[in-house]
Parts: sequence; structure tokens; C-alpha cells
Amino acid sequence: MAYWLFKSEPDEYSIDDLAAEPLGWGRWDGIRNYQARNFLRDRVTVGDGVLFYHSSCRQVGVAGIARVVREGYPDPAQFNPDSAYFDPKADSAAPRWYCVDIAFERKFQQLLPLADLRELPGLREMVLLNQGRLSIQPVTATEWGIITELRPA
DNA sequence: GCCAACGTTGGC
DNA sequence: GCCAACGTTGGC
Repeated sequence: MAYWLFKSEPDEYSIDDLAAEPLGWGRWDGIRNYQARNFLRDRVTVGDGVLFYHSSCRQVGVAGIARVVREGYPDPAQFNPDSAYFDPKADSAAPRWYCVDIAFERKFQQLLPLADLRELPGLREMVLLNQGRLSIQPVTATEWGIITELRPA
């Protein structure tokens, strides 16, 4: 079992949107970066913990926690010409892009701001603080512990 | 809106 | 395979 940080622009899809999913889970699709794709396809597994991160918005930071409920499968959006995530080069015999499904676990009572994470010595090696642009990134058990203890349920 | 970091594309 | 040009991400 592993831990991850998933980034989303809350205007597009926020932790509240995930919490409001009628079936209790949401598809994490639209990832169009190979490094992130490789994690989704090869490494993310059912039961993994997810830090739900809000990016490109007024308050950037970790908004809450989700859980992986379905491991990587081909992202249907790549084959849908009506989707913003359509990829004309995608081939159904060898899908290029993958997605996973995640379920809402809890929303932090207060978002944990990126600026606060930067202040914590235990998080200096965190991928978020060193490779800011990666949208799916691994989180160590230690980092997960520090962050979740800062925002206990 | 600016800008740094970094990923992708395409010519050679 | 290299590298310049270009596009995107994302914090501030």
C-alpha cells in the first residue's frame, strides 16, 4: 500500500465535487503527462491513500483525503472526440493514457496551505516542494503521517 | 499577469 | 540524438 498526491484545479474538480459523487467515487481522468501516466498505469493500486491537492486557485494546498478504489485502466476520454481530453493519436489497441477511480474519505476542516508545508522540516524532500508541476506524485508514509496528523479528523 | 521550470515537438 | 523553439503548469 502506497500514498500519493493528486492535483486538481478546484474550478474543474474539487474535493467537494468528489464528496458529492452520487456513486461515492470519481474517475481521475485527463492526465496527459507521461510521468504521471506511468504512476497511474503501473504503481497506483487499490487501497492506496491520496492527498487531494487544490492547485491554481486562491488557496492552494491539501484539501483532504481520498482512497484508490480501482487501479489503472485506459482513460476513455482519449477516444472521445467530444472530450477536451481527446487524443487523436491514441490507439485502442495500445492505449496511451490511463486513469484510476478514487473514493472520498474526508475533507480537512481547514485546507492545509502549500506555504505551511514548505515550513515543515520533515517535508523538505516532498516531491510537491521540489517538482511542483507533476500532477500525480508519490508521497512517503512519513510525509503522509505528518500531513494527516496536522489535520486530524 | 508575470515568470520560472519543465515537458514536448520537430528540424537537422 | 541534439537542441532550439514553443507550450503548459502553477505559484505568486
